[in-house]
Amino acid sequence: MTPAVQHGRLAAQAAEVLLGRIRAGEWPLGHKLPGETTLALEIGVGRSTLREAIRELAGQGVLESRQGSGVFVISTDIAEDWDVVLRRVSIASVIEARVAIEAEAAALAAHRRTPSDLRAMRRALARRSGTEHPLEEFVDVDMALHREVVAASHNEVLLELFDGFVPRVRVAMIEMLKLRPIHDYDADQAAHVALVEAIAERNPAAAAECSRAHLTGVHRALS
Amino acid sequence: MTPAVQHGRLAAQAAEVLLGRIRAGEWPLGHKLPGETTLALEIGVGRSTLREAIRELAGQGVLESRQGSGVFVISTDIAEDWDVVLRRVSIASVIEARVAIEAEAAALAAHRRTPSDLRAMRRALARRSGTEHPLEEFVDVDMALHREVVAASHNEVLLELFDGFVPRVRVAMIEMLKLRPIHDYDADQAAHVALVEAIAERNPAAAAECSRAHLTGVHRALS
DNA sequence: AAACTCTACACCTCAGACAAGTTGGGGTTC
DNA sequence: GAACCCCAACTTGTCTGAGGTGTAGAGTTT
Repeated sequence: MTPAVQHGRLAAQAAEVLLGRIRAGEWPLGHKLPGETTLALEIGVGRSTLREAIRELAGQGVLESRQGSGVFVISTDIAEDWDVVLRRVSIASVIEARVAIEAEAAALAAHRRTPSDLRAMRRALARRSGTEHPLEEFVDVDMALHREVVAASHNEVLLELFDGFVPRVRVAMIEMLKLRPIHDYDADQAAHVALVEAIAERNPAAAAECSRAHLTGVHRALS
Repeated sequence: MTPAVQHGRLAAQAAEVLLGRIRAGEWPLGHKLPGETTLALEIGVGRSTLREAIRELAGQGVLESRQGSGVFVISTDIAEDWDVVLRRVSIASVIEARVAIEAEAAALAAHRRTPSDLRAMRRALARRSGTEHPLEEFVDVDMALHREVVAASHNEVLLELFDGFVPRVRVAMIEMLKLRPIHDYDADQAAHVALVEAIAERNPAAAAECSRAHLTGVHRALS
């Protein structure tokens, strides 16, 4: 266990070893770690290096060191980062969550969109219609349009969730389009126009349906 | 500015100074900091101390050091925690996001629920029907039932999102029920039974509608 | 102009020394 | 015997100097 494969900084490796042993329950919440000199000898690094590892975990909120007293465990695990969660799960799960967020956001946007929101969405739509985009840029302008829709819902939580999904979805979309380019570009663009129009006409049901239909297609393509 | 009041560890002070100067825009996103020796001399601490300060900020995701190249700014500010975001926004936004998540999860659950999922949901339903619960406990068993529904969707992202909402929603629900207790308890329980039954009968549309209707009621009560 | 080599400089690690703070035991006093 | 004080041992905090390792750009060659 902990094969100690040497990749990269020693201090980072030491931090990983420590975190592993903490997670394994060797030092429970609130308990004190052995002294720096002891631990350094045990792990096989210099004291300064071990101290840097401790500082790194302190920065992550796992450890706290008190001068003269010791180093203590103040949190058993790192608040798992969204990026980490999203990298771990399947892209299908992410798209399903996206459907949930965006369909609801589209419906809310149909209620709440301001003229300014509408202008922003139509601007993004126009940028998306340009056919000369290289692949990555196309994905970016597409995501930008979807973001404008969520922003028009005027719900900060939904927007925050959407932004959390963007990096993962972006990579997956680019991969997918490399293998299988959009065969009917006009229909794809028309679906987006329909979505924006439904929001413009203040038709929540239609907006949600447009969003759901489009993303279900993406879901199928990615699975 | 930055009066350098000496309270506590020097490394922590150095980290604060660095973060302050990063936030002030002295070194923009992606830029390189001056060398360790230069910075240590400038701030007035030893090299090891400065290195520990850098490690601390690296643990917080602000800096990244690359051997042979330098130390770089990779994030202007500390990743804002979900708890912080949710505390800041209105409860209405959170409930709207909850509608999005739970309605979709209910529909997926109607497709994917296993017999074991169903047993768990019915167990939670039975616990919820007990009328002798004190207020906080009632909210907890209610949330537990809702969680079982989301879990039955077998979508890790949706479940993770739901769990993120729980603390904020729990507090708000308790506050709300203190002021305005449920006047028709039987109807409330019946709505939950209907939701579980729709999932049991593999009826996605009905399940989503039950969930949406119930949560919209909560939304109204809380706003 | 492109490819290669090499050097200066960056961060990385270690060891040792001393400073500053905490803890607990032993002695003293009441 | 109980409360108090003092100090010694141990902890983390800081600094310095020495080498190691990796990167990037200048200079050279082709």
